[in-house]
Amino acid sequence: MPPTSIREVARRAGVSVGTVSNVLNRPDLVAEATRDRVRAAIEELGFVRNESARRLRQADAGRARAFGIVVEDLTNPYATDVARGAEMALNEAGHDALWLTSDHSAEKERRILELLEEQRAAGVLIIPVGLGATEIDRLRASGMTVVLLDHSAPDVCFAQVDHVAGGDIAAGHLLGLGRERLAFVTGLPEPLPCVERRNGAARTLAKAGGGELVTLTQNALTPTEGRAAARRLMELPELPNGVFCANDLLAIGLINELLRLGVGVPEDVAVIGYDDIELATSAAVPLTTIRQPRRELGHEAAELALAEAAEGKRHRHRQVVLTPELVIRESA
Amino acid sequence: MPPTSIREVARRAGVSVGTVSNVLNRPDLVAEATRDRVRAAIEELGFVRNESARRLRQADAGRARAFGIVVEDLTNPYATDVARGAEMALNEAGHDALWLTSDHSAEKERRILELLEEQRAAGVLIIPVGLGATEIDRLRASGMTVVLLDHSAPDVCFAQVDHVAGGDIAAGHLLGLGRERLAFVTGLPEPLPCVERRNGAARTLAKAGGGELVTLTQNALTPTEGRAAARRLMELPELPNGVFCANDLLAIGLINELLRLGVGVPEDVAVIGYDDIELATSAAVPLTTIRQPRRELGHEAAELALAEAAEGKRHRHRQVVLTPELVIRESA
DNA sequence: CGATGATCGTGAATCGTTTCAAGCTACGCT
DNA sequence: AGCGTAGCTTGAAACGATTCACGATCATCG
Repeated sequence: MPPTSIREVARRAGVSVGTVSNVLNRPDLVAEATRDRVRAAIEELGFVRNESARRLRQADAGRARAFGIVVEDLTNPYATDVARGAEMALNEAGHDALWLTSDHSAEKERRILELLEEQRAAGVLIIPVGLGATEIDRLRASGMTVVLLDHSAPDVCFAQVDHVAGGDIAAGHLLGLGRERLAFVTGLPEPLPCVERRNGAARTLAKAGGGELVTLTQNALTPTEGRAAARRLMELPELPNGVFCANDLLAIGLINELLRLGVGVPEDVAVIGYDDIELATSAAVPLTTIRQPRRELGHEAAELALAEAAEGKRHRHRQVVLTPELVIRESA
Repeated sequence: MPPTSIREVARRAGVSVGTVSNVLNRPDLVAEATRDRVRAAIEELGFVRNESARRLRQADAGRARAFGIVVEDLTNPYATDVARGAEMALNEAGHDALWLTSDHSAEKERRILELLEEQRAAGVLIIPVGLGATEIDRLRASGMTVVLLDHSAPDVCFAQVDHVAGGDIAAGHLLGLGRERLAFVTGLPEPLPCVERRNGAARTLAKAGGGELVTLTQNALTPTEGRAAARRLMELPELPNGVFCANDLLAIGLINELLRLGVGVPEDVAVIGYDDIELATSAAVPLTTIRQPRRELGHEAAELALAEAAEGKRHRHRQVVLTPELVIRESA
């Protein structure tokens, strides 16, 4: 049994299809009695408007109201917080949000964007994996709004946090604590922002006349890998007295393992994380970290997208760069 | 500039629209030279097939290949893991997954389902908030597959974990450790599964002739609220010696705060969580917990959905109930 | 009484794609 | 030459909703 069409509703209610459509879209144009009759028919038949047909007809105004939010990994609290912020802003403006995972795969990213494109979504907020200028142009050509999260590029709107500054602040704080043998812990696949954090930290360390920034690269940015990093740390010829982790999850795992191994945090090793996820407060040693304004980031990105969608071709691309902030707790 | 249509491609390539369509859908029917010419035209014009029109034409076969995954809160690692499992299974079968948040709101849930319905999605896997039999019927009537996650209902496919058994196991383990003054910590809005866990635990405690199961209800199921629960615990007339938390996040916060307050875990208070999230291993005191087969749950649900979608009206609803498992670490 | 407007409804055209019966070529066979 | 066939291509119908110019009806007013 195929879904009911507007025609059957019209027949049932004894009116024309145009009238049914009016009841659906401009009820004030229809006399009350007719309206009720049509509504009753809709109810009885369980009619649901076929969005495909609707959108087909109105090529431009009919653009879907949903935006896609594409992130690499929906299992990562940082990503979900950003997405959440974006979704809230979109909802407020009466739009819906679809979340999609690119899974760190350029191939899957391509496929997902194609899906959004085919569905004629209003736009996409994306933490890009393989997305280049060509693809962005193609998306635009088909009328979609594109906003980059956490990455920059020419001729696009984007919202990002200044990660170099973040790395800078983190290293500066450790140095201020008198820690000079610093290590940086990161994980693969290493997102660009993590590289930038490292660069910021390395720069600051060099400027202060410090030694080399030892880098430990783990297999992922997870607590389990943080523990592994702690063990690798112990095997170093000389134990660093300050560690900067590319994210909080790594830091939490690292701290817990250090404590198990009898190393004092922050006495022996000061540890600073990045992100300020909710868990940071509730860690064994409350985590000193660099707060990323995640929700705001998502929020700003959504505003950019809405503006771009509304302004049409008059639009001029804008960029928002938010500054991270040091949150001092106990681990450093 | 409106997106290019198949007609313009046809004109550019000097063929008929039917041929372009054939290149798109049954390339083997088209002579190689023509095919190349059409493909070149597609490339040059940046043509993207209008999915709305495509689906409009083929009312049944044209059902979208995407499934919706609707959860209450995408910020919760349990939910994202389940969704992840489902997505992987769907992807393997060549389908896409859209994640959507109902935000614990029946109203938003309704809206989201409407969106999926209008887009003629293939189906939906959902942790229901306000979804009742009526709505399920309506979704079905419009051809969608519905599978419930973590909830049961008559006449629907669902996949769930036996939470009563989980509560049972948790309480049994604590009792076996000689702990008899038990507390249960949960949070609002309290999902049904948490209620079931509590019931299982209460039943087991009663059966063992134990006292009352003290229940602390916090404002959320988060680590921060876990810490608050720890403080409330200390104010009780008599400190429980065994605590069962409705999820791991609560347990992690609770343990960290207890340690800060000088209470030994597990010596003074044994703590058991629920979920076995990744962080459980890396907690300050590695967490004893009830493992939920989250990925499997999602996976099974996806299989059910795919089966239902494939079998059509011959389909008979099936249920999958997975059993949780005790994971003993150090906190209890 | 006829003209004027206001209020409601109608029905055909339209959107972009797929499908399919029918047409066209070129080729091989008798 | 005449015919059949295989291989390609065509063009129009169809999907379901929206839109808009046009009719129909009826009350009001000079």
